[in-house]
Amino acid sequence: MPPASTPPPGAPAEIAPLRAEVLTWFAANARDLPWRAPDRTAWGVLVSEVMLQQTPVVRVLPVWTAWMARWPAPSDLAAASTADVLRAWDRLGYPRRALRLQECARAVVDRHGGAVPRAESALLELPGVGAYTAAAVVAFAHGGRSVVLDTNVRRVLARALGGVALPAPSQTAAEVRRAAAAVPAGEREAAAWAAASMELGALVCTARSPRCDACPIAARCAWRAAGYPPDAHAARRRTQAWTGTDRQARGRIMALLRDAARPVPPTGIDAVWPERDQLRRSLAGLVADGLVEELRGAAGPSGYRLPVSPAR
DNA sequence: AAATCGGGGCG
DNA sequence: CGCCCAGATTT
Repeated sequence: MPPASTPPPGAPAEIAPLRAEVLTWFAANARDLPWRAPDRTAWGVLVSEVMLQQTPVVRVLPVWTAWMARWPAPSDLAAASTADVLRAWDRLGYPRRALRLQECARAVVDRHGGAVPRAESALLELPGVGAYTAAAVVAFAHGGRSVVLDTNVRRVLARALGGVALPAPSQTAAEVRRAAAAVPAGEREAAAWAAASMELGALVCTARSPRCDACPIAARCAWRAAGYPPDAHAARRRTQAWTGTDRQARGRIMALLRDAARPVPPTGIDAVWPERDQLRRSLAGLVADGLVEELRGAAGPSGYRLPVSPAR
């Protein structure tokens, strides 16, 4: 096992100048995001990463700001009412992330004394933290070396190194190896590369209409050199259905309960969705997920509300 | 490996 | 109206 300062084996020789161009570009073009500010905390970075899982930056910004003002430390979120947490999550989507974030706060308090761990292995043990988020926290919260491979970096590497329009629908082992080989040896440089390569994907090397005229590595881009061949996986990508799905029904119910000041009776739930069987299935799913609390009366459910107390 | 899980904004 | 967004978890 080589020390962390040893360059990864198999790094192509052309990666170094490419990285240098991206890092220079980043120094002049990085967005001024609050979770990157000098006064950021490791917990604030972790919170931002969870919120940013499948949710665009512009929608996370106001929620993150209010969230961190209200619950600045893991211990604050751990002690909060889950109903308050779900309301503050608002419409970021995938509200189970909010539950896991609160569970994560408790785990940080219980296992790590309230300090976000530095070890990637410890981060991976936290609820709601997967490979990407663990690597991101290592790099962005602690300035450490990790392989940060999100949708942006995947696309940048697929184009610049792979010569294809878009990466495969799901991440491949070869992709991870290529990304690992591109990470600089030093901790500081690796963290900077993670931020810079992500930012390039977010601002220039975008999925829709890449701004190749503004790209610092256009001259080194394999996709450009190949004449911008179209996406080979295009036919196999299918958009996730939304209208009429359980997910939409769940969203309706959550929106109703977020706005309700008191428990909503079953008839109130019925009013938000036309098909009763689907509604009941969706509601049962929310209860099973811990996102909704069912109040029992003498003759069945009497009402529904967001969980008041932490479900410990 | 595939399915599930929100919601909104933009071309 | 399709597509995409700093993915994780479960099956």
